[in-house]
Amino acid sequence: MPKFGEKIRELRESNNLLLRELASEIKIDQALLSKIERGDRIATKKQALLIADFFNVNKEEFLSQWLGEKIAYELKDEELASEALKVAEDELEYYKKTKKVTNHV
Amino acid sequence: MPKFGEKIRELRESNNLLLRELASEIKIDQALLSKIERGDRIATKKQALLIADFFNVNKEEFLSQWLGEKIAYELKDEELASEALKVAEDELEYYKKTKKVTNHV
DNA sequence: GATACATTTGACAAATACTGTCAAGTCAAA
DNA sequence: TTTGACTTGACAGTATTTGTCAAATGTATC
Repeated sequence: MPKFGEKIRELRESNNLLLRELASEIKIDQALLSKIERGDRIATKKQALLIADFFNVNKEEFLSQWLGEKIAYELKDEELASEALKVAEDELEYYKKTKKVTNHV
Repeated sequence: MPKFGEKIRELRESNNLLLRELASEIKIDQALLSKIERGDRIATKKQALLIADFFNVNKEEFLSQWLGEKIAYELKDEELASEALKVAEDELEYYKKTKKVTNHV
C-alpha cells in the first residue's frame, strides 16, 4: 500500500544506506523508520521534511505524497472513502474561493 | 465552510427544533451541537449516525458528507491539500484493487 | 432598558490517540 | 550457529480530541 514509504525505501536503497544509517541521519529510531517505510506508521511532517532535505528531492511533491498517504491511511477502512474524498475536494475548493483564514497551528 | 454542519442546521430548522431539543434527542451537549453545526468541531461518526437516524436521511450520503468534511477540516491549513487528495485517491484506488485487509477498528 | 429565551464561546478535565523507544523477534547469508 | 539487517510488539510519555459547564452574546418582546 504505502507509496510514500516505498519512495523512501527506494531513495534509501538507491543511495546504499541501511535503515540504521538513514535513521541516524534524520535522528529517528530505526524501528520507527522501518514502520514508516512499510506503511505501518505515518511520518510526521517534520520527519517528511528531514527526509526530503536529506535526499534533496522536490519538497512540494514529496510533501504531497506524504500528506496523501496520511489521508489514505486514515481512510483505509472506510467504505465511503472515495465519496468522502470528492466531498472534501468540493468543500476545500469552495473554501479557497472565500479565502477565509482560520486559526493556524 | 461547513457543508455538513449547514446540512444539520437545515434539517433541524426545517423540523422546527431548537438546538437544545435536537441535542437532547441525540444526547449531546447543546454547546457541542452548536459547534458542529457551525463547523468549529467535527462530529464523531457515532454522532453523525445518530443524526442521520433521527432525521431519517440517506445514511451513505450523510456519512460521506460527514467524512468529507472531516478531511476538509483536517486539510484546511495545508497548502498542498488538493495535490494530497489526488495522491490519496490513487493510493486508495490501488489499495482497493489489491483487496488487502488491515486491522479493523 | 429589562426580561426571557436561543445560541455561541472559552476554558477545562477526562478520555483517547499518537510518538518514540526498547527489547525481543524474524529472516537471510555466510 | 553466528552475524547483520530489518521487523514487530509492548509500553510510557505526550499531544490531541471530546464533552461539559459557565459565562457571553445576540434577539425579540414587553
